[in-house]
Formats: sequence, structure tokens, C-alpha cells
Amino acid sequence: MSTPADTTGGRRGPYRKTVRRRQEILDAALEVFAVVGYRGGSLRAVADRVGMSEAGLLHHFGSKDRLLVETLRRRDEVTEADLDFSAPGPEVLRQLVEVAARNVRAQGAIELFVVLSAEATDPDHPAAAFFRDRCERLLDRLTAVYDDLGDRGWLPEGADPASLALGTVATWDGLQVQWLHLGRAFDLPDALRAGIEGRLLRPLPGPD
Amino acid sequence: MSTPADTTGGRRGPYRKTVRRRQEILDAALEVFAVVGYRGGSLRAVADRVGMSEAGLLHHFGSKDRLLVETLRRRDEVTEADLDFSAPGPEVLRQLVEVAARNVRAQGAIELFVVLSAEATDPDHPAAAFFRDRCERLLDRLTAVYDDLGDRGWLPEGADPASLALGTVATWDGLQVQWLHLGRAFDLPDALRAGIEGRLLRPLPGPD
DNA sequence: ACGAATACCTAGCGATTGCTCGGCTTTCGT
DNA sequence: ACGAAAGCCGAGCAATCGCTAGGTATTCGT
Repeated sequence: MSTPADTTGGRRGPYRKTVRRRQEILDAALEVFAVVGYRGGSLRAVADRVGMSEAGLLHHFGSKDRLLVETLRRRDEVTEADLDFSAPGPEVLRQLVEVAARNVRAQGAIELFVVLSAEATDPDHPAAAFFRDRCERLLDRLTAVYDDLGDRGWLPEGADPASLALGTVATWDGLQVQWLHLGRAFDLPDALRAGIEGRLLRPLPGPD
Repeated sequence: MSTPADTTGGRRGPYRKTVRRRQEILDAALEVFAVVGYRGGSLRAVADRVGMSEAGLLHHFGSKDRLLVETLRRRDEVTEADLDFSAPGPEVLRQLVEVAARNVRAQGAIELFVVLSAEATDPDHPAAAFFRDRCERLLDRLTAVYDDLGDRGWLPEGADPASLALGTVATWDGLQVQWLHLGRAFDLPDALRAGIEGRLLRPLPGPD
């Protein structure tokens, strides 16, 4: 009755330093999976990067599958934390560009999602469900955003919100792929902003 | 001096049926790599699909690397064969949508390029050079196309051809990824056409 | 300070990987 | 029809894979 989160009687919680340790592992896993993907990455590569044994890794995350999912979930939380879809339409799109900019700054974030989103195209991939859900959720919310934009008179006559949402996510994803292929040689957030603004009647608000 | 393509004296050309055999192998390799990628696919999986041994495979293509590159090159030729970049701007964009439609019909073509284009983001990947070159070439040509479109008055004031080319390729790639994630649930060529037309002043010509 | 749970390691298992080697069979130019 | 090259295979090698078993060391509530 003393520890705040003891579900059963016999168990004990993780140690103090363990939280940080797990964080280090997830960071290392991100570095590995981001470059060579899930199938190309090995537990050994991750373990070496943290200075730990493979068995040590598996003590914290029971399997390679769970390690991957945990890595993705963690990165997803961080990157989309401050995305408020209930804000007015133009504001949401502005936030989108900002998230893209933050991802460029965060090392490996873009690599991770580009590589794994493609790998998880296979239904048997451990992250397949993760990306399907994420994709559908993002589309739903963005469609609502474009609905709102239509009401505010930001869209041309007869524009379809769902189609615009699809196009926006597509440009985002596609730009990331090209950005990696071309050696990060262009301004990714700028290109995304241009891609979005090209379909609107008015320019997006500036980053105040 | 009898065989048409004997470079050196001692060598002999491939047998008659070999051409077809190699074709079958490339088809099988496409099916495998398209689903699980290069790193996830094994020579054994490809060999089984053709009803051959791994050693037999390696007799035709010396290594797994070469098998992959050959598979990509073959598919690239087929899919982009009838893309005439010297045609007038609007016509080229129309052809682009047509290629997308043909890719949807060709089994595994989209899967192959989505999965491998992301995998080849790693500079050490055997297909890295292939995709970098392909990406740069496509961008160059598309930029010229949008230049032409600007001259013809199809673009809004102050539109940047290079930026438009980047956006077009991005939407194409991105739509393919989502198309796979969402279980092929929307009309890919239509979405691409919409994405392209959204940035033009006039609609594209119909498929006559 | 004691005891129990957690953290972490070494060793190793079984499976799979890409690829090589030596030899047999088929093809085909002469 | 003969011989050389091409096609193809079975066996096997060295490396790597994810993961388990069983142990020791560390942590921390009491």
C-alpha cells in the first residue's frame, strides 16, 4: 500500500536508474533501426551501442519486436506531443510545418519513420499495426482540419477535404524520402510549407 | 566470327532458354524483395519460387547484390519505357498519371519501389546509388517540364519549377506509401492527378 | 542489515544467412 | 557426333541471428 503503482502484491517496481537506462537503450535502438531498419538491425548492434549484452537488452524489452514498437511509440509521443488538432485549421497546418522542422533537428527521427514506415508495409511486420493506425488517425484528423479550412473560406471551390488531407500526408512522407536520398540538400520544412500553401487560397500564418 | 556478340575468342553466349529463365528469376526476386525488402529477402526464398537451388541462382547472377540491382533495373525499364520527357509539359504530366496507373496494375511494382527506395536510404545499401541517380534524373527532367509549363502560362504567378517538381515526386512517392498502408483502398492515379492539378491553372488533358 | 526482487552477464542452442566447391547434365557450334 | 561451354545441383562452411538457461551482482523496501 506504499508504492503508488503496485498492481499485485508480490511485485516490485524498477530501480531508480532503470528509467534512464531504458531511455538510453531506446536511443540506441533508434540509431540502429533508423539506418538499417528492423530486419537489418540486430540486437547485438543495439547492445554494443549501449555497452550492454544482448541478454541485458532482452531483460528490459522481452523481444526484438517489443523493442521496436517501444522505440516507435516513444518517438511518436515526443514528436507529436505538441500538435493540437482542436486548434483552428490554419494554426494546425502551421504546427505541422513546425513538427517537420523539429524532426529535422532531432537526429534519426526522419530516418526512423521513413525506413520503418516502408518496411511495415508488409502485414507481417511487427510495426504494421502501428503505422496503419497512425496513418488512419492522422488522415481523419487532417480531414477535419481541411473541413474547418473550407468553412473559413481558405479553400478553392469544390475542394475535397479528404483528398487534400491525403495529399498533405503524401507530400510530407514523400519529401522526407527525397530529403534522405538527396543528402538533406534542401529545406524540408520550407518545401512542406510550399506544398501545403500551394493548395490554399491564403498563405499560412507565420511562426510567431 | 559467327556469333554476333562474341567479344573474346574463347567464350560462348548463353543458351536459348536462358533468357526466359533469367526473366523468371527476376520475377520471383521482385515478388520477394517487394514484400520483405532486400535485407529481409533470402536467396532461398527466391530460389524456391522458381523451383531452383540457391547455387543455381548464383550461377546466373553472381551475388544477392547484383540480383537486386538487376531486378530494379528491369522493372525501371519496363515502367518508364514510354515516358517521353521531350513532349509538351501537360502531355508529360498526363503520361505520369498513366505510368502510375500501369504500376497499380503491375503486381508488386509499387511495393518494390516503396520498400526498396526507403531501404536504400542507407548509403551502404546495394541499391543506394541506383535510387539517388534515379531521383536526381527524375527531378531534373520534371523541372524542365514545369519550366515549359510556365512558358505556356499553366502556372500561377511566381511559381518555382524546381519546387513544383520536388512536390510532384513527393506526392507520388508519398501516395504510394499510404496506398499500401491503407490496403490499396483509394484510387492512386486519381489522387496523383488531383495532387498535380491542384497546383496548375488549368486541368490536365484527358487520357485520349 | 537482511531478504527478495531487479539488473545484468556468460554460455550456448538451433536456425538461417550468403556463398564456394566439385561434379554431373544439358545445350549447341562445329 | 564430339567436345567445350553453360546450366544446375548437393554438400557444406563460416558467420550471424534471436533467444533461453542459469548464474552473480546490485538495488531497495522494510
